[in-house]
Amino acid sequence: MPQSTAIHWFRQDLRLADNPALRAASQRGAVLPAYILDDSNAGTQAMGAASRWWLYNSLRSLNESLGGKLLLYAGEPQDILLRLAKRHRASAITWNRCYEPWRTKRDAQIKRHLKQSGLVVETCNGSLLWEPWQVAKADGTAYKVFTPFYRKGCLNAELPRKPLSKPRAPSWLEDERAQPLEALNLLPSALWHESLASHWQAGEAAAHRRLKSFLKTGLRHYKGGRDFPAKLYTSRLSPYLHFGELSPHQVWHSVCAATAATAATDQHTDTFLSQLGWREFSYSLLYYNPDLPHKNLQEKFDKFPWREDEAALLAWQKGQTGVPLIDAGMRELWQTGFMHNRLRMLVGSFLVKNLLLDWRCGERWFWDTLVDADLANNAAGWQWVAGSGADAAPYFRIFNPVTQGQRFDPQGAYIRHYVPELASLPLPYLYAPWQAPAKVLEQADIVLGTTYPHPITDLKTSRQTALEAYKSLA
DNA sequence: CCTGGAGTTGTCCTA
DNA sequence: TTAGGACAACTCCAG
Repeated sequence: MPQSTAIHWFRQDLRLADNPALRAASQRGAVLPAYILDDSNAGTQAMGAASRWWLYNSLRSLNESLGGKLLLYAGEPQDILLRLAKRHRASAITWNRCYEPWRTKRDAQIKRHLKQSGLVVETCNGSLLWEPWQVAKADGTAYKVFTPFYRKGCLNAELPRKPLSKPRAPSWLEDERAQPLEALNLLPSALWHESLASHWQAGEAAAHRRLKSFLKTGLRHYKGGRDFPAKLYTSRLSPYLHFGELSPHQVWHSVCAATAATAATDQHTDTFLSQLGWREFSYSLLYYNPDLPHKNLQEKFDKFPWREDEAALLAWQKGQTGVPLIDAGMRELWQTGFMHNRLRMLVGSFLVKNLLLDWRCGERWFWDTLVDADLANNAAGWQWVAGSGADAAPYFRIFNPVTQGQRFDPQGAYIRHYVPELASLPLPYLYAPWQAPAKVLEQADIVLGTTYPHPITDLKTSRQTALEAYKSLA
């Protein structure tokens, strides 16, 4: 049988195992494995700096597992794919679907165009457990509340497919027009990416190591332990899921398998799987509300009296608000490209409710600095925090970073780690140094306003102001 | 169409 | 010290 040639277009599926579109390509014959950096179609939603750092390393890793045969390009995918197909007489192109509105629009057009040129186009589901259009209420409309979405819509639907194995010994073809990785210009400033590199390893192999480690040490503490930022009980799989170095199917089934070996039903497992459900929910929200990243889901929020305050925003970004737990979270983000989930809620609540800054300011900063920056999750998360989402936090739920510190960082280990200038401040004051007696500050070598900032807002009065602002919307 | 129960993650005040 | 209620009302969802 004559072998034909297919292009597999890698996008958010930077893995070989459990990759339905890659398998489809390899079943047709020889494969041209291509990645295309497309900044122009992304517009304002082009990848942030931390994402680009991750992508650089992930592509390098993928290239290694392809024996150096990954084909890299930058530019307009439609032109690049068409020319590539012509040069190599490829008969088919495969890819796994993406769900960002700019990508679905672009991909639909590319698909039409390639088909008109006589190519077979095969698209697959490589990154969601359930397609957004398959999870709907009985009347066909989309869910707007998480719990019924997950319990009825997802758990009652077909079980996620079992992961596929790697394609067996495919032959990867080369292309003389492909560019070296360095030409994609992905790396941010050296100083910053060295800091990220000391915390993360990108790539498929590293993703599986992380998953294994979570199954071994995190999962059995997950339900309660995930709330304590000083503990390592969260999965930290989000960047791998975002870039598709790991599929949610692989995570889902390995978590279920690990649980089946120990107990029939397990609260830790259920809680963790529901977090995968939140990822699905965010994608559903984005799919049915393409404006989610920039438009309030609840229209009444369009007249919310957000403040403009560059200085406050800068202090928040740099972890210099004078509120230790908030600063710890923001510095974790800056140093590691990641932030513990509870801290994301807390710094979000602080930005939006205590500082009264527009949630989109926070969204933009997260977009640029998180290695797991994901359009759907980021937008849905910020709208949830701001209260402007469909299924959002009630407006009167305003986190108190002092109370939250006492509850979830009871030893102060997380704060001491990321705010070392407060490390010798004894416990009750560590959460609120402005309340410490002069003598205590002196003994800890702290001069407020010099070695550590005064708080940029009064928690109590700013809370009152926020309550009034939110009430004014009703 | 009507109805009732429910909705990820809190905080503060009062008795 | 601690437990319970207020904080609002609205929309979603399923029977």
